[in-house]
Amino acid sequence: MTTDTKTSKPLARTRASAAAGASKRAKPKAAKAKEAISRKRGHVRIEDVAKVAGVGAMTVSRALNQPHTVSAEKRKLVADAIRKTGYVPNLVAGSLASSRSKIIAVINPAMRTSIFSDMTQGMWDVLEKEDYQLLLGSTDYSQRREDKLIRTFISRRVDGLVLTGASHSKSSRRQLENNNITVIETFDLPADPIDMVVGFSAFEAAAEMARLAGAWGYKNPGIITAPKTTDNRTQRRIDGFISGLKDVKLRLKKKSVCEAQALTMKAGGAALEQLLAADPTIDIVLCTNDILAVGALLACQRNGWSSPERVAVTGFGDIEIADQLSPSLTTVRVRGYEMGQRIGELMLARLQGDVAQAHICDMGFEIIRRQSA
Amino acid sequence: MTTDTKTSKPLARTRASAAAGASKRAKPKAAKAKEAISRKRGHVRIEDVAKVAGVGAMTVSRALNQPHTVSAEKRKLVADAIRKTGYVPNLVAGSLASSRSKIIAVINPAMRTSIFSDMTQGMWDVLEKEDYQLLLGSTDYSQRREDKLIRTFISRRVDGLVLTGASHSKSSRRQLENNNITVIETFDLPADPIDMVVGFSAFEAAAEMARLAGAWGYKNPGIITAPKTTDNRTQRRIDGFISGLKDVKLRLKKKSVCEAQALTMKAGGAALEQLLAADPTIDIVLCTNDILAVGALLACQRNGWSSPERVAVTGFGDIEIADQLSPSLTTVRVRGYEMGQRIGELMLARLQGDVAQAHICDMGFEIIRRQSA
DNA sequence: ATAAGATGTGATAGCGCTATCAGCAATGAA
DNA sequence: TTCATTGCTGATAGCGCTATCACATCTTAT
Repeated sequence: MTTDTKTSKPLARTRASAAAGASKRAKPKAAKAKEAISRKRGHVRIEDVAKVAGVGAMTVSRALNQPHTVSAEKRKLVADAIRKTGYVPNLVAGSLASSRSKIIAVINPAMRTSIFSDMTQGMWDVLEKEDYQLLLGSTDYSQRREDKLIRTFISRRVDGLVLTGASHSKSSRRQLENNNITVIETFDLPADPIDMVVGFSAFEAAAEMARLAGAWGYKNPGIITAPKTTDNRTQRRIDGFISGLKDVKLRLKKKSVCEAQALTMKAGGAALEQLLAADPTIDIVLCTNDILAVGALLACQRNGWSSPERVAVTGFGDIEIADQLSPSLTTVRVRGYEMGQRIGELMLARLQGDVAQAHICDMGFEIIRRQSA
Repeated sequence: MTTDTKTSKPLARTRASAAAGASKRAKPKAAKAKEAISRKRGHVRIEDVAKVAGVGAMTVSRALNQPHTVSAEKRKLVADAIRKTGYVPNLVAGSLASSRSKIIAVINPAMRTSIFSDMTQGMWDVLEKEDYQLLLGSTDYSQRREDKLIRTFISRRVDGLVLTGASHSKSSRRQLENNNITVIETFDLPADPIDMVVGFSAFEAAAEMARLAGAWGYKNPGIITAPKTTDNRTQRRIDGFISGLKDVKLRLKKKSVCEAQALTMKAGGAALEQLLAADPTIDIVLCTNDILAVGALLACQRNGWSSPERVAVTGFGDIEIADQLSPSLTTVRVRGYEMGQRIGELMLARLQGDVAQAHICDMGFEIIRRQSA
């Protein structure tokens, strides 16, 4: 695998080219030779199956991919031959010939965030039924990596691509458009979508939560934000909070906004402590994320602060633990699994030729009021 | 896409076969025609780049895949031509020709379990650097689905396959062995591995936890188990608990073992309540899983039971929240992310020809004693 | 100086499959 | 009964790339 090109040690698989040169015109002999070769290479090919079944290669191909176009009789012959030979189709060759890969690529900022894995599972559950597979990529919130992944996935000729978030580079957009790849953007409602969208308005959700904070009688809000990454997902939630607070005439002090050091419970707890140290009169803390909010609540427990009495906390996402904690977490529910399902359905519809699909799907959100606020 | 085979409406991409028939022998004309065709089909091919660069197709291929074998001069010509033409390599064709896909398939029981996404992320972070991608599959703990996925992934000619757990069907094993696919089993230490293994002994970990329960002075243990799925991952932990308890002469009553309804916090809490209702003298509950344990602890909180005083709880996995709860959770740490990394490294080493790799890698475990026991 | 090797390059021949089309039989309409 | 239609089948010709080999240039060792 290194630089030596003329090693005498044969590679694991070498092409049967020595023989091929000689048998250029010798069809009758070549037939037998070929069979031996195919066995040597370790893969039964569609033609081998065809020969055993006594039909043409195309009939085997059809029997596998469009059974209804093949007579029941031949179908059975093929099925038997496949069993006999242990044939395993080569989907790479099939993809090349048909320009359809039956692969959908998913690019997420991170794999370990529950909402993203919920979404991925939702997609999987829908797409798996039609024998599509998922090719995964994670950007760690880096635009550069997203661009690179998009290029790679185009190279792999994926049939569809699911992108998280609304901001993508110009060059990526152009390449996607040039390459006939179905794209679904998710987790947001971009103003200028590439193609289809399945998401919700993070701004609206955050604004609504903030307005409710006012309606519930809180007077002195604080905000805990996730680390500001290159994308602006978090920013949109912050903007929503600020806008909502304004709507209900709540003043947000500058020092009452704290950016957590990391997207972890620990960091959320630390942020809360910092916030309250700076201004003990804060009575509600809006978090851009459930992880941070849970961390904040757990920090309250450890510090003996009751919630919502001492300080109320709200989250964003409604992760599993939100309703198990005491106090349970008031938060915004965005249904990741269902979003994934919807993505899968739209993707399938489009790939199966249904162009008349709705392009924008707003999955909405839901404010879940529990004990913490 | 349905049954009609002779629609006059052309498909999105039709082959230039009408032209091809005529130009069978007309090479000089064909050259120009081909260029027009390639543009029509919407994909620049390697040959187009070669023409623009004034080199052979192989040189372009080499410049991309083994740059050091091409002179700096030609390398530059190629780079310019690629820029000029906007060439995007077709990895499907490349895979077919080279029988290497640079795709690793991962089959997990579920995508939403944090330990599995940790592992996947770990693999990704290592493999991404060498331009490998991950193809994902989830079995929902079904052997049948695993078999089907393995077959599909072999069809896709993945270079490597990562399987969770130790029990796989005979036919799958055979197919994997016949198809020259590198396999890594993970999350366990199978007695009879297919190929490489990266895991830990769930039995030993559970046994050790149980022995410690005895050492810490608990007298009347209970167990909460995950729903028993078709595989025996959970069973191995239960067996470990039982064996460990025996080692320290603790008697486990039959009715003190409770199988949770689901792998959720809620179900874990319910199981704890059930267990204590049946036998209020239980003083420690060993859970096969952190999710259940956290659920149990949160149920304690809600019921006003102090832990470990009223009842101690231990988990398995050390998920993020374990050290944030009050009381923090005593549990077994198994480092999923690091396991993923190790898997990635072994996979790369093997695929790059290093056969002398260690085949079995025991990642071990660690008992983390915190407040809950 | 010369043989033997190393290096760089391009032509050729597939990789294993499917799109397309032409042929043939069976069916239906006129 | 005849011509058009439909249904099924197989031969052919790629899909776009890379493995291999042959050849021409350079090096290096003798």
